[in-house]
Amino acid sequence: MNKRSFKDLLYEQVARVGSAVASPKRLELLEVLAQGGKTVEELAQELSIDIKLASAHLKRLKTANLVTSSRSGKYVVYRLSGSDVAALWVQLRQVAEAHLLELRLALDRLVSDPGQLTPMAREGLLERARLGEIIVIDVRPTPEYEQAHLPYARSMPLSELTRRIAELPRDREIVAYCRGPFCLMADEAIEILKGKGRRARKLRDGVSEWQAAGLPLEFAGITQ
Amino acid sequence: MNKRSFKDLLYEQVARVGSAVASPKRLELLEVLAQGGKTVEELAQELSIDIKLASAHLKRLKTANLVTSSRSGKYVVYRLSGSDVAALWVQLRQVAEAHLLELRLALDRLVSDPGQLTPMAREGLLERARLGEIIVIDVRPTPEYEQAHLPYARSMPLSELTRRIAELPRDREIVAYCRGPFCLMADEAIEILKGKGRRARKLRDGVSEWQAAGLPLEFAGITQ
DNA sequence: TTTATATTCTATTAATCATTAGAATGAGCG
DNA sequence: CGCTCATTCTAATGATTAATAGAATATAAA
Repeated sequence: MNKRSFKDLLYEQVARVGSAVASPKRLELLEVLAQGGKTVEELAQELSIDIKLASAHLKRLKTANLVTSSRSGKYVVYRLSGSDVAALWVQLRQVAEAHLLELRLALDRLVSDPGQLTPMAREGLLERARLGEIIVIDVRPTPEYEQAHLPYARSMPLSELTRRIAELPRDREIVAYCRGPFCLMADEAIEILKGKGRRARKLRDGVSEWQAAGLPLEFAGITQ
Repeated sequence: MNKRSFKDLLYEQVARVGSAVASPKRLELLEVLAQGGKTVEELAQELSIDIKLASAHLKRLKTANLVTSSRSGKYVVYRLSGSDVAALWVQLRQVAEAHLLELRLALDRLVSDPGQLTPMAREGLLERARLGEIIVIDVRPTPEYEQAHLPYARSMPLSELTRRIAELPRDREIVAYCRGPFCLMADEAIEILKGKGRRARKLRDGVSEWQAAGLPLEFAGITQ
């Protein structure tokens, strides 16, 4: 075979993965799926799109072998086909953040709150959480917490926060995280907590970022 | 602003980077540029495409801020705008290799030669090269070697190999590398070397893969 | 000035894509 | 069986894309 057409073949294959991550909706699907398996219905609802459209996007992701699907009763559950896919999403987002001015500006609007924890704070976080100096809460829905969460984090879904706020000690600073920098759940949680007079900060990381940084996660109560 | 439209904005920005890497030609451009700065003419020649088409693709990469350009006399030199862009290319290729059957099959045709060095061999390579047990040659064009190369590697461009083959000791095994797994220069070099009765193997890595693995490189003679 | 390099403009062709919608189909549950 | 979830088919719209080509233009070197 010709050397040129062989090369074309190779790059074309990689471009299939590139095409798969060239759509905003599919990227959002990947991020949500990085939190654990979800049904088509849940995904469509999360993205505020039609089920048929979600199905079409998922099909493209499946064609690129970035996700897998399996049937569970009436539902079809989609999952990332590997942790490297989550790592790809994180890397892609980091490059975009580093090189796209518009994205930085949009994110700055989020980070304008100086109470946010920067990625620098990662190292000390574990130790302070272990010592109980801070309370780390995971504000994602319970199934996502059960799939994987940060060490020493307790589950406190955003939807239950207002009701269960008394469970959180008044004298400790609270650090909230969710799915990652693009997820707004932790921001909402901070707002609620501060509204009740608590000291609260956001951790920018989600489990994907945490894992991509080589830090340990907990699965179903077991640190790994 | 609406929470949904704000999210759409964020993912859209990342998708701009995704779109930039959704084309085979642009991916090849990124890989070549990962070896160092190149002029538009060189790039067009390398990819066997029209200068105008190369210019158009480079413009898209520039819009996504993945490359930068600067004028040098009559020429315009393009460069990657950061090492994270090279890392993105490596990650993208790794995901594609892991998840796309066709790509694995195509690559297997290359690796069918059992004399190839697997990525596993990375660790021992440096030590063996340091001790002089093996001779590591960089078969890329000289400017790329000068930009950055593996420690203990000597420059031996493919175009000069046949003429300069006598410089290589007969009693030592030779390990050749080029731009990475998709680059065929090292394969050609192995063929030439074996044709002359030398023991020769290919290292799958290029400088991007080496760097992405956290291993040291040499720049203009200085190990870093 | 001429020449070489690189980009831009214009235009065309052909292809792919996202989105929405209606209707039909399958798969499993009760 | 009826019901729900998910996919498929069809179709239409509008947008974007890659590739190619001719002509014009800007930049800088000789």
